Amino acid sequence: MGRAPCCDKTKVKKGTWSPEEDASLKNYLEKYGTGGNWIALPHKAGLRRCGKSCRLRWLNYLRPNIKHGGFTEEEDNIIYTLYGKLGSRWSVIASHLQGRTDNDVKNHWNTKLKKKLMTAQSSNNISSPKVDTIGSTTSMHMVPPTEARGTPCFSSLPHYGLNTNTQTLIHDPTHYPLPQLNEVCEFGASHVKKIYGTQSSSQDFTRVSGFSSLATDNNYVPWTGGELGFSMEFGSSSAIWGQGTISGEFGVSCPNFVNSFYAETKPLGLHQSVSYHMDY
DNA sequence: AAGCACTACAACCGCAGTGTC
DNA sequence: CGACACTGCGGTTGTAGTGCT
Repeated sequence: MGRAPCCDKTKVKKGTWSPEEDASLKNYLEKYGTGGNWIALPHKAGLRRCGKSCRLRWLNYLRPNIKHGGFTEEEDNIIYTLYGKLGSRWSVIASHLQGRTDNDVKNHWNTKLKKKLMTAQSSNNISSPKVDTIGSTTSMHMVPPTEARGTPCFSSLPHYGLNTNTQTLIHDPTHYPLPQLNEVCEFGASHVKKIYGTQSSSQDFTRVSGFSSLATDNNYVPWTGGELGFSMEFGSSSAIWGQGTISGEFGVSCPNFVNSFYAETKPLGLHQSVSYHMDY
């Protein structure tokens, strides 16, 4: 048995809200609040709308102190930074911006910031492979830092293959094994260390050997598996390369999204093999 | 002036998490 | 403890507005 629909779709109005509907909803909520039940609210407020629709309209538009459009450069920077750290957790990102909603931030990212970022990256004279996946439900994006782009290591990386169908650069752990540590050092990374074994929490990022130290604040690395690869620092940025099996997710802190690697996998299944995507 | 393309934003949909019975 | 109801979230789609030809 499937889930019962939240409302009768044939009886509710859809589409753009009229000023009258806005006024009805606003008046009702200012008088009575939600009553802890959005589903029953439209009927009480005399609206032919789905409760979810009412909730969205209130939260994204009618609620007091909501700002629309006109994102400042400072807000853009906060979004870049938090997106680098958190990914598309729009509600969390929005909570750092006064008067902004998750929908607003999401739209702003999709319509402006993402394009701005891509323009900035393409102006660094780099070809534009797209994200791809090789027999895996895991995805990983890597955005190389400015200081590493265009260096010989990226232009002649032997461990990557080009998918001629999709024109995407791919990393196949079987046919193109991870580079050796000394090769990775040639990537322009200031600090490189090899990571082994099982990572279980953000605090447990210590089973490593290699060079120097890498700040792991804000990194969350719950995974299991064998030898994983390397973590690297590029100036103020950091990156992780991995190989093996992963369950859970891992992300990389990006102090400055534009100038950093970004790596992420999503928890879509257990013991996924990892594929690598150069996304720049 | 009409038609088309593009952009920005609003709104919807489906799913996951959580609470309640 | 399972079923259901409700909320919140992120991805996607729809639509109005604007600019260009």
